[in-house]
Amino acid sequence: MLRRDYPGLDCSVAKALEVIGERWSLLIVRAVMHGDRRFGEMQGSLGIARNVLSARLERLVEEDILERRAYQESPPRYEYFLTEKGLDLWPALIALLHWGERYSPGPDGVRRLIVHKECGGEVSERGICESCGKVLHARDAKEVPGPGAKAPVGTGAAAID
Amino acid sequence: MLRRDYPGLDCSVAKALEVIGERWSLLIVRAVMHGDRRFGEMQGSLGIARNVLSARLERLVEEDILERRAYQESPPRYEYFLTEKGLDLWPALIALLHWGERYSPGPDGVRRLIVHKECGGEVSERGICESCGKVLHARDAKEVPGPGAKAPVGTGAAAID
DNA sequence: CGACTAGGTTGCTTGATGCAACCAACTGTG
DNA sequence: CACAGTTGGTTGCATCAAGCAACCTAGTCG
Repeated sequence: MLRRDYPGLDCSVAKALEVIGERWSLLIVRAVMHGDRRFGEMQGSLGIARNVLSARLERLVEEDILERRAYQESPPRYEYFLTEKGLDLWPALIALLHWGERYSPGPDGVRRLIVHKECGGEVSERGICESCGKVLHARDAKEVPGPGAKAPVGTGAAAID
Repeated sequence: MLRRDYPGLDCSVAKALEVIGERWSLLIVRAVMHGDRRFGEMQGSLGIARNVLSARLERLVEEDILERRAYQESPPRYEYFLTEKGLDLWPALIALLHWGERYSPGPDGVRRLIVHKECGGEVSERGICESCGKVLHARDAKEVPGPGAKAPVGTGAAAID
């Protein structure tokens, strides 16, 4: 995006997009939810340019969507974790994921399945467990490979805390 | 965005963003849901550059998210309506709207309220009526001004059919 | 010592965006 | 009838962001 803001728009969707609407931003959030924590992991799994990844991570940390924690000093090395604000993007990501799955399906079916950790039920477009009916949040769900998966699904443990 | 696609990413969120992730795209969809149907209306309410709006509308029609219908001939004049595919973006928009409202609130509170047409109940982040508990879709809801609204809320009648 | 790893930064090229001007075909006004 | 206004664009140009490759730093491994 050229300018990332939408000046003059009195609209909450626009406000949200000013923060996570730039190219790659939402995919980075998704990658961290998916279990990627480190610069190199994200760069590899997304295929994003390194300078752009660097800029996006910096901004996402600034916006309090990600938190950067050192896991060693000298040389300083960092991992990125989702904050509550970042985790709250989960319903939007779930909705987009279902929309993408419905209208741009993989050739062999569902790429990834989001399931309720507790009961194993599938998570609906609305982030609700289709098995037990509970309204779920990011921490209640995990990712498992679907029939159309091409790449390994990673740790499945979201980088939450 | 530079290139609008995310080559090599086997991810439904990425597939969705290839279609509606470009700057302005989602805001155009939102404007049409909000009641804007014509080029000039959207240009005015969004403040988008005309050439960019032209390009986005063309692409959204191509992607079967909007439908262009002539409302007069000579000179040809068109209105844009949401298809089912476009209406299915409603849950994602609702989730983003709530996230934006929560983390970038207007100074005077909620800008717009989404309510269930049938019973007047507020619509939750998950697109569920908080009054009657029904799982709603785009056609079931309408927009009303909230306490923090600055601009008039338009017709409230979404450009659906 | 040299290679390798992790996490970047820097420079350059390319492409998308914002802006203003222009155009075409009517419509309304004096 | 002339002329301004409306609608829905298109075109050209300047600017800013994305993609790519090369480089850097500080440590570890063999």
